Amino acid sequence: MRVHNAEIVNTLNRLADLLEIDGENPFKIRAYRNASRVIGGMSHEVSDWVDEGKDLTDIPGIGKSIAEKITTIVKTGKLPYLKDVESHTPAVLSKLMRIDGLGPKRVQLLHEKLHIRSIKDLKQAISSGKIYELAGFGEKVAKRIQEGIKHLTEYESRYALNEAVPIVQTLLSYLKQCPRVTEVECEGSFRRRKETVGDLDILAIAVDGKSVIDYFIQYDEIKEVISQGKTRSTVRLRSGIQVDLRVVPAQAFGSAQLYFTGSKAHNIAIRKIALQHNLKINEYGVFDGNERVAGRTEDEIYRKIGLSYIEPELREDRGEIEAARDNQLPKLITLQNIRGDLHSHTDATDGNNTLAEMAKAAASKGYEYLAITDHTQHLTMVHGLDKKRLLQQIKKIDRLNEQLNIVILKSAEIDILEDGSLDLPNELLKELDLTVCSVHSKFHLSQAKQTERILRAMDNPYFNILAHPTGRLINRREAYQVDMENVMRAAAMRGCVLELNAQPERMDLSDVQCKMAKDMGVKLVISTDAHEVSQFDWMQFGVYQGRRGWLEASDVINTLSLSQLQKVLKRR
DNA sequence: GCCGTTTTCGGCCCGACTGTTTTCAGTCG
Repeated sequence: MRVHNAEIVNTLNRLADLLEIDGENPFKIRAYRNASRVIGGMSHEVSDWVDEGKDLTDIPGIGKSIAEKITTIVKTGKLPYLKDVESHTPAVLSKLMRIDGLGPKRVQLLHEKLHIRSIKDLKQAISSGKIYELAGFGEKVAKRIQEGIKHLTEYESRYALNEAVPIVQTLLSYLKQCPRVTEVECEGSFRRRKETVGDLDILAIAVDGKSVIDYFIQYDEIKEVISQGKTRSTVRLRSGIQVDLRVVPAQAFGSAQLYFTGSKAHNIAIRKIALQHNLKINEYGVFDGNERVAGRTEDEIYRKIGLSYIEPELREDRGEIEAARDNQLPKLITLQNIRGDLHSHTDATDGNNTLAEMAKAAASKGYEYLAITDHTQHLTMVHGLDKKRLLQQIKKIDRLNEQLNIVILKSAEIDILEDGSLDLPNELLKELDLTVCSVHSKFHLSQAKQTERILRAMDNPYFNILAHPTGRLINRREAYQVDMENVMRAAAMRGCVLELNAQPERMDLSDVQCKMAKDMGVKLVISTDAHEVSQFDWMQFGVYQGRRGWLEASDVINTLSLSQLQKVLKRR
């Protein structure tokens, strides 16, 4: 039984929760959480490293003790130390920690004094009034816990980035109307362009914080005000999303941006570096003793501590700080670098617009080329193209190409069948400018079989692009089991390209996998998989994800001119 | 528990808001 990184991440996090409830040394707890985060951000399976006998303490944040525990987890699937902790602090208590308003201390008290071990117990303790017997538990706290329990089930999932965009836009335009606000921005994971955002962190510049907060809480989309002070406030919108507003003066804008953008791990890391320079960073600036020495811009702050400017998308403490120190940061890809889209559908299968409409829409974006990639026959439920219909489409494209100022590339999204063969014969594939190949069936094959299936498909000399390589749907479907490292190695050797699918619910590959591909020398393509003209706009989300994966224009083939692109697509 | 351009020991990011307190602990970001 192979132990995946996700399981190690979970185990270490649970352990940290329970130790925190136990009142253990906070720095020890941080060490576990930090190790968990580092492993979560790794592209390689730690279990492979253990099998290969590599030294896990080479991983930053992992020392002798945690390395031993991970090795135990990988080799036995269990961790006796965790069992040990659970014998006096039940595992379910870590669930209670997820309730808003409940931290380690209160959970500990609830468990010790009232023997509460579940949400049900907790509800009972509140309704019976027993909870008020505990020190520090008044009516407000009890109410907050009740609300917290409700929210736990109501708003569990995070929002896809594209869903957050209109919510942010409406809120920002409201805040901009506040006469005292001179600048307002959304920071946090939204600014880091994570594929999903949990809450919104809004930063406003104003001299008088209180008046801005007073204005903010009048916003008519607010469902409840959770907290409200002189410089910050937290509310929940009717949509369920939580919003934190922070107001700072203009001279602190950069430091507040930095602080509010995060990530938390990135902030901790740069504050540590500041300490090495005998400086202190907080949200109000960089301080040498009591003197503020920087703070107006982020750039100024990074330079003060010997780093070059780090783009928000990179701020995850996954090597960007070391790269900034060594002047080795990537020059990240931008939307302007994109010259075409290589994955789109028409009404010939499951798209909503005609071939001509799609082509014109792509041309109006300034693209040089667009690949039409309708589904193939195996996908019967969308009326996939057979040989005859594909040939008809090819002729149609020839005619259209004479009329339009964009080159339509002949292609198809070809099903990879269970045995690794492609859903159309090679004599037809050779008529195409490129192929986009994907797995649409048999998601539950074993990892070995799924990997073998894809490798076999790549053996076909007409195979160009592996579309949505893991098949995951955010919040809805797990990725199928596939050895991505193996797939990438094969792609690099064969000159195959991996897609970063920009559909907001796919975002497939992940940021970490993009970086892994780049590091392994695999070329990527960022494609929208548009099923109607408006979906070409999803390109921006793909670019964001690529930036989070450290991609530069040179890593992505649809930044190439048409003639350069055609060279890359010729595998033989 | 981790880590080292002061260090293998003694540090470990920093501040706002709330509630239940009589000066601060707990939680959150």
